[in-house]
Amino acid sequence: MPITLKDVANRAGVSTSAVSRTFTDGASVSEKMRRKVEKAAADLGYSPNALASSLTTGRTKLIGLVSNNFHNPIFLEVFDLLTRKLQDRGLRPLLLNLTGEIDARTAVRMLQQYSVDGAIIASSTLSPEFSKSFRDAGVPVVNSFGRFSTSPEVHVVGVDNSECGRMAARTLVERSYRKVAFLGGPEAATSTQDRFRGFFQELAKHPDVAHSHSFAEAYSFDAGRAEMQRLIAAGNMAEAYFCGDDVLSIGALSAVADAGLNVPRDVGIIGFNDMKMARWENINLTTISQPIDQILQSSVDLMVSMLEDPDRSPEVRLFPCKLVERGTLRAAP
Amino acid sequence: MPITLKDVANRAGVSTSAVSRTFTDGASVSEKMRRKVEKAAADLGYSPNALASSLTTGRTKLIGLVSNNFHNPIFLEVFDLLTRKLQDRGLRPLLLNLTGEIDARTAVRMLQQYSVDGAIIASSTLSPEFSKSFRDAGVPVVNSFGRFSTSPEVHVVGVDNSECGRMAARTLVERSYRKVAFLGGPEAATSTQDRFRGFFQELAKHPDVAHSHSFAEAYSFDAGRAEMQRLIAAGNMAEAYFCGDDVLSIGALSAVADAGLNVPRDVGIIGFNDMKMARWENINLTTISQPIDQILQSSVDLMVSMLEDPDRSPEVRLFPCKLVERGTLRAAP
DNA sequence: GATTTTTTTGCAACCGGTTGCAAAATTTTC
DNA sequence: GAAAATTTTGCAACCGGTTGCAAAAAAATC
Repeated sequence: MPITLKDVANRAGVSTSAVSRTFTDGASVSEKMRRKVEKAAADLGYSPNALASSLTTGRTKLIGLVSNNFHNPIFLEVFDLLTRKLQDRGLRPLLLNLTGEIDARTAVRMLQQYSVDGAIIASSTLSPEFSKSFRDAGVPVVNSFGRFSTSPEVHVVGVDNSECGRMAARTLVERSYRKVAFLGGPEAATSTQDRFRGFFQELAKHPDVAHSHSFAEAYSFDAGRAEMQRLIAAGNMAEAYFCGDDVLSIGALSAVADAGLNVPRDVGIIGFNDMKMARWENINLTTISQPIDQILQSSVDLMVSMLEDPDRSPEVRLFPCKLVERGTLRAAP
Repeated sequence: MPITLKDVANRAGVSTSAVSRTFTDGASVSEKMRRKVEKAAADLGYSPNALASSLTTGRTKLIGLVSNNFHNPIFLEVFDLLTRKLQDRGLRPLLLNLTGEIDARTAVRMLQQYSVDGAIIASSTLSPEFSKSFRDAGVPVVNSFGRFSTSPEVHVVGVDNSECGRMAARTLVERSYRKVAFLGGPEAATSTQDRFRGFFQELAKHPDVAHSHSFAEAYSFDAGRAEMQRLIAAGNMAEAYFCGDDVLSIGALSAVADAGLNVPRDVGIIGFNDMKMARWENINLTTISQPIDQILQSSVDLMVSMLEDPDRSPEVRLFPCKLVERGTLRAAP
């Protein structure tokens, strides 16, 4: 049913090679031929079959977009930006939802069957091993928001989460909080571990600051709220909390409000991510932002350059996170 | 580099057809042959190239997932559910982000180049004409959350938005609000138009209830807040507002709170969608929910049955919306 | 205008599979 | 155990393109 190369060739009275070449840039075709073919193609409404051509060129322009983060609102932004940036480069995102237990091997196969040119793994919770199985399968991979290492095995683009943890600690200390706590997301997430480490590294420099920590069960409003309720009920509250994520923070804030406590007077909260909601006037969360747009732009750029040179050695690109001052932390003295 | 059918055939010492057949269910292969081939395939780590086979079978198992709604948190849920449901059926979602001005023709071509087996258009704002261009191009299409018509040209799965509008009006009237208003999203969205129509249809039955309407510039917190601020500043407020969407409602709520008004005492708000956030204790929004999971399940089912029978005549599947009682409307008398 | 150089074009093989058909192998029937 | 019926297998063409190579056409050179 759909129009093929051959149909166009017939109508234009030329060989299929000629048609193929007019649709391949850089190929040798005379102006006259090009016009003839284009006319025929337009008449017929032909558009080349990308999949068929991939068979010989070895390029599908399909990029696997893999994530397990379909619950965090920040990822709506990630998907929006990532898909658009890929589209702008003529690449097509093939989505792979890792929610549920899909192991790395299966995931790799699911993408390999479709001969993706590469994969962008957008997740701050998947382990580096996951990305490695893609690389081992020969699939160029960029891990966005992932954990980096100093001798990277795959490209990693994101922020230095332990530096973010340090930044949070520094901020709280500067505001003269003397009893602080870490309220993290699930302990298994690499991002949580790293921020945890950074946070307490920094605090180690301030022996006068008391500290404690706990972990919520998920990166969600409910989990943040539940954990904060537990903390409140247990008594012995900290003066300020560094939460693993904005959604968690907002849950915590709601528990705090319910307990009749005032933010920032009675308790301070600092979040992470600076998602859209953090800016909402009725939330107004002080938080640490990561430059999502830059991270994704860089991820896509890196992917494109890997398509050109598959042997490019793995690179780590870190962007600075920054404090976004709003209303949930008391001012610096 | 990757293992091909031929490699497996060589290693197993059989023809390529034999290998192909062991990987095609329903094909005729003896047990002995199957074992031999499977052994060789396992040794080599072979997995068939879905794209190559699509060339002869005419099936890619690729489903275009097209949307322009990358800003509404409800769509994170939509993407999560939709991608998982597709994956469960062995289908792969190819994402097409319509944000920015991509016209229908281009969109169709972008998917046609990849020979998608079908397209799910998940949007409540795209016009029915958009879906039609897919159908006209011979691409099976399901429009989820779309506007339906009694003589549908494409499959539509969703809710009856004008009934939702009526439900909102009935609810407000029952609660003895006597001066109500519609605070819609962008007027161009079909869903807004339909809810608008239903809302005022119902109100027409109650001449004693005063009404008015206005439209926010987008389906966003900021737009809802700005519009409500405008309304407050203009004076002459309604007693209750039906907002086009939960995000809009939350924006409106924040403006109301800033103005020192109490909800639901001074003003009532009823939203639409029942997104996760509406349930949050610090928002606690009374709203109308649409059964997203059912809608998407039905969309995928419909898509699957269309792949089996492309000539299936277009169908409309509507699910009831329902009132979710929370704290932003006063109780029934 | 003939010769050489350069560009354009078509042929045919190939990419990684599938499938109709007929030959080969196996099973069933008598 | 031979003949007939059935199943399994391989051959070769095909899906919709691309591309190396050589022939044909056009352009440049003398």
